[in-house]
Amino acid sequence: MFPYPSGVMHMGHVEVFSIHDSIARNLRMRGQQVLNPLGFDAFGLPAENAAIQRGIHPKTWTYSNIDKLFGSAQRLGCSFDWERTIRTCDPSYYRWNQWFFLRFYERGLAYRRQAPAWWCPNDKTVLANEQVIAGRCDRCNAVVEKRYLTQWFFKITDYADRLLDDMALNTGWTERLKSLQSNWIGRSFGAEVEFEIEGEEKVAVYTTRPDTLWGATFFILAPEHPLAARLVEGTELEAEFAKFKDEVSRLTEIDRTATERPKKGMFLGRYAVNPVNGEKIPIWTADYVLLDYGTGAIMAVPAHDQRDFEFARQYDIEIRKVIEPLDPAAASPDAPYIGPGVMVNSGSFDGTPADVSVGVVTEWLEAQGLGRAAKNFRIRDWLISRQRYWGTPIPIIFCERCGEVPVPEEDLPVVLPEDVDFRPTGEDSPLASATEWVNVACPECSGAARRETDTMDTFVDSSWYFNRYVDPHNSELPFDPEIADAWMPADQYTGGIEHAVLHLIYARFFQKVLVDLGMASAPEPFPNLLNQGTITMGGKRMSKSRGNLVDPSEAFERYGADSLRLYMLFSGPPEQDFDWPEEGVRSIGRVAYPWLQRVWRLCEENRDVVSVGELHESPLDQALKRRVHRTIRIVSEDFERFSFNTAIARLQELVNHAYRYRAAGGGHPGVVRELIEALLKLLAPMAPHITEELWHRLGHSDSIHTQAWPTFDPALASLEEVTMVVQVNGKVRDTLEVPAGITEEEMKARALASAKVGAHLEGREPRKIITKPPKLISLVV
RNA sequence: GCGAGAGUGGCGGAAUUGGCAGACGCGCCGGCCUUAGGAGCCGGUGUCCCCAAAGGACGUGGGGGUUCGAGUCCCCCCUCUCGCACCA
Repeated sequence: MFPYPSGVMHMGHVEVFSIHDSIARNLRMRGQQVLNPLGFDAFGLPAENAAIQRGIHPKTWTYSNIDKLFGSAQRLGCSFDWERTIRTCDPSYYRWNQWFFLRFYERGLAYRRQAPAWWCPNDKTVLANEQVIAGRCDRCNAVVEKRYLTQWFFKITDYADRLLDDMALNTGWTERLKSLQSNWIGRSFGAEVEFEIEGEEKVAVYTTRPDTLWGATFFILAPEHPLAARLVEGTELEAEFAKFKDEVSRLTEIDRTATERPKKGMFLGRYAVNPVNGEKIPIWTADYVLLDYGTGAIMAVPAHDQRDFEFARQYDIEIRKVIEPLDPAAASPDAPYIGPGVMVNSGSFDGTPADVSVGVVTEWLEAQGLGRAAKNFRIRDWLISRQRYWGTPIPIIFCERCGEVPVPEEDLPVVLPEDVDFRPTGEDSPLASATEWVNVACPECSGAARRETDTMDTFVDSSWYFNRYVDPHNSELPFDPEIADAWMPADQYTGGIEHAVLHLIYARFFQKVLVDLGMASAPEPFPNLLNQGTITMGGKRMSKSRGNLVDPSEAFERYGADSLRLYMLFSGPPEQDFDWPEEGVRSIGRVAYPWLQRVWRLCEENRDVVSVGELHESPLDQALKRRVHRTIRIVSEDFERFSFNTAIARLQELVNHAYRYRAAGGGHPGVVRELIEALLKLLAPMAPHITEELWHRLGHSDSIHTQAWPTFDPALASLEEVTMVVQVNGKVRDTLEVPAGITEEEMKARALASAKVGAHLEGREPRKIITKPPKLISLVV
């Protein structure tokens, strides 16, 4: 587990820790070696914001929160490997972020360039694409702005294919999660086609529909495309274009991507040549063409593209049909035809059928030297620069003579200076004000130089921490690859769906780079991932900003950690959201706490029952014994699929039966003892404290948590008698208790002997009899 | 528009392969115990027909289908949640 230390523990932590700890404890009892540490994702913005509000240093705030969270985790009874704890804000950890940065830099995977970037005016820093949701800051919800800045990027796009294709290795991922990542990576296949522009270099366009090339009636450049400005330079259109470009740049992301907004554009006064037919087509610019997708230029085929169609209608540009729909009814004068079809009006390609047209045209383009097969991705390189203080310094030095110089490895870590005015300015990074720290000698020429003052996105910290867990105190390397190979990939990972296109995509990317660096062999870090649900309140996410975080302290005080854990686990499947009830903590006192008391009484009232040799087991005793074995079997299966709510239900049933057994006069010492010990062991992973206490009260001196998981006798775990259902024409007409080993003949005989069945047969002979021994027989008349 | 997930009693949820729908729990009803009960123990509790019982009919968002048998498989539709979305 790797929480952000935001303060005291809240219910979200309680849920995920309870799930995770129950899994870990169960696996240990099953004899597995379990590596299950707790570390802290300790860099990040909230520390600065809180520190600004309270006038204390982010470091003080962070370490104090880590202490609190550590304490709560212990109070909850989590069995973490406490000595493997890591904190990303420790120089001993973040030096390896810097070390990785240098490795990335050497391979061209870390680079600096000027590019439009999302700027959050509230947090006063740039953000990666993944951290902008529908035009708003993922963290604070402020509307983001676009700024042209020189920033550091990690080249995640180089890994886009592998990120997509290797998803097949993640067999323990939900469809939902895989779909989120696939959408985000957004691979499409098509072709790049070169268009000649008079007096200029050729410009390539990207299209997924090369079969519609003959229908291209105009050409569009993104307003920000450098060529667009050059084409109108010195013409009467120059002023109009400047105004248009300015208007487009003022649009927020939310406005620009609003599909219902009418498209705007203008003719740039020049022409391009369609390479497939030599036709001169006008060059336009339009706000719906984006600079950073494809080549920033498109061929517009209004007859077969929704956006081009709308634009052509608006500006009265020719719409030429080149695809004949397979279904004539699909053609409409008021809409473009987007689907596949037979090529028409396309010269010698006329008649090319839909299923091969794209391939045929692409091959022809390549043969003619006009274009080539191409693919495109939606995902962009990961912008990792942040203009904030509380993060890992980027290990780069700028020298007037040598330019951009990486900090030599032996000078790592570049320690974050503490005596800095860390308030964000909205201009330079706070670190720029740390004059002594900033001004350094160039590692190459020893001349005057300045350090990079931006810090790294904290998602860098969390992209490889699980590898550090295997070797947390290594001072030579981030981790020993051999040790990592012994443990990785993680057998079981737990995390929320909100990380689908954040942490989970960055960490996968990092892992693949580690493979390429020869430091890891597992291409995927967490092939099995449990997406635990969100704790909501009135259907709304719990969050600090909403002020609806529930502090578990009251639950600890009133009902204890075990009640709280059990309550969470019993509320439903782990992957499902859980709405915290209005009555709050009180419901723990109705659901979980009384049942634990019932367990306590059952154990205590039977504590002195000691087996005194072989006593005769009555049918009553045997029935209970069989139930114990069956419960062990089912609860074990429930644990394997993390179905804690049903595991608890089965234990509740067992306890109910034990009470009934006592009420019916049962009290066989051996049977009772077996029942209680099995019950405690099965419950131990979920309720570690009470089971330990009761275990000791039974007279054991060792810990219940070091006991082997109980095993069952298959013969005892199976039922002796089962309920046989008799159906007539598919409806249940009678149920009979029969021996589990009943033969089909016997089933038929018993079914036909039933008076109830006889009444429904009304004297008719069954036409057909289906038997599914021993549970079901179906008579058809 | 594209993609994914979901829809079961008053509530949380169960039903692993097509085989008694509603396990377990909450709530509610009744009983026992108690000076008392926001404690504990025992029992009942899908809806409807029926005085009741026996019995029966209906019932997993809606409509069709396959099957002896469908919450589960197939087709169509509705609703909700999430993601992507002028991505060429």
